[in-house]
Amino acid sequence: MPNYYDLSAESSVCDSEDDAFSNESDDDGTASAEGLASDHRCILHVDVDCFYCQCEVQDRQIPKDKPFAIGQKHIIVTSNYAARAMGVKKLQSRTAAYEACPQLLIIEGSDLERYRIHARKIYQVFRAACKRVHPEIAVRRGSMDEMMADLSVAISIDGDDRVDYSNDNVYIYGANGRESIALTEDQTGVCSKIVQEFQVRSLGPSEWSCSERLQRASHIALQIRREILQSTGFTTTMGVSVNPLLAKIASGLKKPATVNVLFPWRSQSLLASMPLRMIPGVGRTTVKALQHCLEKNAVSSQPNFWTCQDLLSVPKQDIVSCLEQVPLFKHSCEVQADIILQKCIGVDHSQIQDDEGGAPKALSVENSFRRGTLVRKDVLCAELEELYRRLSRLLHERREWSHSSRLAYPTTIKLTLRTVDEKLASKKRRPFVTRSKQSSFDGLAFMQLRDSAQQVAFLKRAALPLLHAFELKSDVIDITRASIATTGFQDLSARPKDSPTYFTQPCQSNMSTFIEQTEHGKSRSPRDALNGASTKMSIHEQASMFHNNKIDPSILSQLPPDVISELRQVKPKKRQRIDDYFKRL
DNA sequence: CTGGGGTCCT
DNA sequence: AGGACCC
Repeated sequence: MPNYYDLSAESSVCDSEDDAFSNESDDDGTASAEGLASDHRCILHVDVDCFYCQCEVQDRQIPKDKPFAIGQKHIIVTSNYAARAMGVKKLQSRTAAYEACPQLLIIEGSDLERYRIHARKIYQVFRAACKRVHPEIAVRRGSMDEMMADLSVAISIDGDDRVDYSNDNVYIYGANGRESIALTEDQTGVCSKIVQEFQVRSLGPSEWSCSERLQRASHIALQIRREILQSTGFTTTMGVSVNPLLAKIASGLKKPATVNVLFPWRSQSLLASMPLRMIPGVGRTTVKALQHCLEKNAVSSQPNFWTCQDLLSVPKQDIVSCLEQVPLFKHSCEVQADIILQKCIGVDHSQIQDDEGGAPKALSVENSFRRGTLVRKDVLCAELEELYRRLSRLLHERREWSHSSRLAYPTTIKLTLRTVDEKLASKKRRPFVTRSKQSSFDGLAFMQLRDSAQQVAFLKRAALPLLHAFELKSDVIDITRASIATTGFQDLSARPKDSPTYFTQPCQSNMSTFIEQTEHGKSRSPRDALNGASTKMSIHEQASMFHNNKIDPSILSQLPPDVISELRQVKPKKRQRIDDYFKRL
């Protein structure tokens, strides 16, 4: 008998579904419970538990229960749970960490190469597992330790409902009935724990079907979690809900090695007390900008601690005018205000776009220096040598991502330097200025070099002109960070499938202006404009496409593979000519 | 306000 | 080329 949470109590609830939920009100920005259940999706969010630490456990012999941390420069970036229990924090200075935990073992983790290899394996296992459940599940890599999938297409299919939860920790938030059962496993064996979840109201019909779908999704999540563990040895935490925002919040509810199912109607109270800053997409700058209208309207519990509820009590027009101060939101502050407010009530319409395998769009290596330590150009050049070596290895490792490894080469290289700005040093909190120079890069030639010394020399020949372009005054330069990035990978420039981001790059910029025009003309959201454009291309747009010598995607996708490859090979040459054109100006 | 990355949007 | 965001 399946042993998740007690559904028997809900049979009585179903009787009353005709009028039990009639208290819907959309008046003052509060979403109705039925409204929250109206997103018919099932989104899965995956977090690898303290990822760097699990990597180190696999790569070296570390005693069980030994508190350890990963160090970069003079800080530690993460630590295992034994160390956290002793009070070791993320992004803490090494000294502070030792104070909290004198026996702490710190492992140097500045070179991320091994972590990236583990991350790739995990993602590829995750992706394959999802596609095996249903080939049309959209899967996307977030970062090295985060992944998402849209399980919606797989929900209606029959699955084994008799899932054995006994080896997994499953937490269900907002279940109907007054309680849900959480099964946990510790050294003494399997035990079950009752998690109190108050559900005053009974469920309406769409809530009911929502809970059925999320349940099914949680079964799939469990399967996938086990597969990741079996194939890679990594434990993960999963969040299951109706949209990416809530799925991500869900995965953070109970950490490590769990599946967290968050029903949308439970999210309201959760979000209300949540710091605004914790909403994905709301960063430091945004909170700063909103601070004015928050102070004016909200009853602040603590200074500089704002919750989603606080923002919801602010008139929308105030929010809009605050967001005008953020340069990035300047021309879209109404839309942005809506997006943030919607997030505060748990609504998020963003889609998960399949990433076609997840090959990185950019590869970069960087090194940082303490203020005042890197003041000479020749020292900088010496430091760059190390970056060439690391970038070279990364570029070759990336081929393991690529579906067509012959095209797994970049076409652009960029050098970025962060310097201390003396003028800003006194007043601003971030006295740094970041500048970059880029140029085209013959990645194909680079990838064909066999000898690693030649590879380094090749990168150097590409990077030094960029360094020269900075025209650094030789005496007083104070570099605090240097990075080299490569982008424009050819295996990413054409998509095999139909999607809104299907167009090749020059065409994409056409899309941008198209979106802007529709936005100014009408109050359509960018997403609407994008969808409208992708479903049917106007005659005008098709003509423009032909004129610019681009290939209609729907035609391209029907060509034989070898022809497609040839067509793709042609592109770099065209780009090269464009580059030359701009160089002459 | 730290580190070594990444994404997307002007 | 640069900024804001994410981990």
